[in-house]
Amino acid sequence: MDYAVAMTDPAPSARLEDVARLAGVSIVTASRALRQPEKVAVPTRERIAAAAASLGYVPNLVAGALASARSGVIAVLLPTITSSIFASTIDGLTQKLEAEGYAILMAQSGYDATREQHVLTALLGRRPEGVVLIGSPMSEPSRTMLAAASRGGMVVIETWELPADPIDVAVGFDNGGVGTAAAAHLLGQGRRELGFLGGNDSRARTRWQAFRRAAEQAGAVAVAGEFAAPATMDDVVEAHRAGTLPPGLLAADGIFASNDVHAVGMLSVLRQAGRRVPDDVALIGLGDLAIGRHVVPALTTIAIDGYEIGRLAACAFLARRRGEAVGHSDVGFTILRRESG
Amino acid sequence: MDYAVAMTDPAPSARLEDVARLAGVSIVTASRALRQPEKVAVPTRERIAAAAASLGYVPNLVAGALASARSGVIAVLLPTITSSIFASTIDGLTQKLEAEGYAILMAQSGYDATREQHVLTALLGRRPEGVVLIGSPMSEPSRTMLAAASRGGMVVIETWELPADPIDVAVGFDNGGVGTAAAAHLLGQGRRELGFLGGNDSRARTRWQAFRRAAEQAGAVAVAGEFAAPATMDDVVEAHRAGTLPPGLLAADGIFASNDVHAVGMLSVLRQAGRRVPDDVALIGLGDLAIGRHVVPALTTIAIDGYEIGRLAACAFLARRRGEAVGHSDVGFTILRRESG
DNA sequence: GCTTGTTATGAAAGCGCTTCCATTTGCAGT
DNA sequence: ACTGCAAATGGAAGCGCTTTCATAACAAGC
Repeated sequence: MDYAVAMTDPAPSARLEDVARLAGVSIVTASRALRQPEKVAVPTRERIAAAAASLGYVPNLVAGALASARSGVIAVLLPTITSSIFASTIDGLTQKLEAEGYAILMAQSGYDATREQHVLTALLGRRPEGVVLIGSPMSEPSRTMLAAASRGGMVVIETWELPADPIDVAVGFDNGGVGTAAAAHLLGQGRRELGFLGGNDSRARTRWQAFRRAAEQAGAVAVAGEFAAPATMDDVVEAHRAGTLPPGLLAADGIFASNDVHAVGMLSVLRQAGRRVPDDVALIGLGDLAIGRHVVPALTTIAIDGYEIGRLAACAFLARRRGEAVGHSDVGFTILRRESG
Repeated sequence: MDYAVAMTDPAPSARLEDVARLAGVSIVTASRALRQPEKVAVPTRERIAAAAASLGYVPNLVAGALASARSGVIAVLLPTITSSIFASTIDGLTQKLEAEGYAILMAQSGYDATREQHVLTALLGRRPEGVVLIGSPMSEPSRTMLAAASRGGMVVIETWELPADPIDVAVGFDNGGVGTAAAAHLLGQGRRELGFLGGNDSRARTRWQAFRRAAEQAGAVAVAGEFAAPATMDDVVEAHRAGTLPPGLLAADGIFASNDVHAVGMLSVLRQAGRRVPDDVALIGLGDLAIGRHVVPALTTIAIDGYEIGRLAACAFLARRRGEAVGHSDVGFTILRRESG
């Protein structure tokens, strides 16, 4: 009977009050001993520590967050977790913030504006101290919510992009510059029929526009193959099989895939189509993913330091918390010439 | 002056009380209107909705969590986010749980037992309703904490593994079976000198032991190349360059890399070493990552449905919440024979 | 010896919600 | 007309902490 009760009715975990009682002190003192030990006399402190340990006390951070109005949480909103291109950014972010005692709340928008809005509401309800976005909000309502939250003291960080009118702080690079550089690289090899392959998110669009402009100014042709993001390697192959890739793309002699994942998929397509890389067509990717170094031919790519973006975002957040003013950071990019073009 | 104050002193966001006052109802009614609208008269409900909208009210879920003792949070503890092999599991988990209003708290252990413990304490302090682990806890203290939390009503889910003594529920597959199957596959092709490449986590060790046993029973030789996890594609190449790969591995005629990422790295190494795949040596990976389909030769692999693991974990969690008993789930595995062996 | 300061501790008041238990109202049933 | 019951609403308590302010004890300074 008692046993059955124990199974159904979970034992409540120890509270600060239990620790305090066991140590023979008040709740406040127990709280202090755990958060600012230097303010508590050594013997008292040790008694409290012993009591906490013996009870297996785990502080209820939810209650703490409510009382102190500091949640200790950072929200990360990313298009999709499956796209490994953002993983290093999250990694850079966590390394720094975890050490400071922050927890990461993660959500995916799935490149969908409506879903982004839902997910964002859920995140903001948790009262994070900061929100890190990959890119900018996709819809006006989202932007409005974020702006309001920012006014309310939350730190809003847009990454992988340097918007003309950022909500708060931004850490990224010049996506237009990337498009121009890719075109210049290809044109510099004498390629004249340029193709572009990318998602339909705003960053990819910015790259495409700059890419096309650069091509046209040089009197070269430029065609775009756009995807409903997220597009995997297989999606590119699938699109080819289904005949939905723009024909100009397969005829191009220079292709910029604005994500290494797309580039590797395109490599497979070109191989199937019997086009030699880089002899018949040059291929350049974006992101410098590990995979690009292991395919044959090794992928020329525009390297973006995703880890650094995350690290800088964390620094910016921390600086803001300390009340410092924070501007934008541009992590830049580098063309890594390898075998594919 | 006022301006300066406005900049420093953030405007507090609207509370339920503000909404209630504006709508001319009590706090309780406002709360109900938002959470169980059917219990509130239509006109009242609409007035409250209008008030909430006009104030840009975002419910404080932290306060809600404290009051209701339901945090609406699921914690995910994974070795590293950079290893894309787990991304699909998180994806499967989120798709289901996000729809139910749960948020995902994410943390990395970095394959380090001490760090795991720290991170776990931070997670449990947030009083998640469930914890999803990739694998099992790495240390006894971690296991103890989880067991206590489980007794306290939290749902603990171990994944990618089917431990003999699970803490609570487990969703995974038979890692030993995978090792045996890989060996059988290689032996079936007449390969006699088998090599194994994997991390030093418990799952990889289980695979290695079964792999070796199967090899030895068939009278074949088996050597292991172990890595301090996490190992990237580049780490494998680097190990080769540094000469720290066991020599037997390069001489093997059949290699099982217990992660596609390692397998692709090994493919590069074998290419550099002038060994032809699959003629001189067969190579088989694990995980069926997209990349395996795009390298040349295409990678034979043991496919694990990571997404399904995540989905089943979410289902198990939900079932537990409803008070149902939940056993273990085995998602199994399939050998996908492609070109590499 | 009295103020002044410093150190160590505690009491009380919330944080913004939800839960539990009234209370009020309207209307069917007899 | 009176009870009984459901539907709609509100009052009060409290979730487990932190914060602010008060108190106690004791050393130092004139």
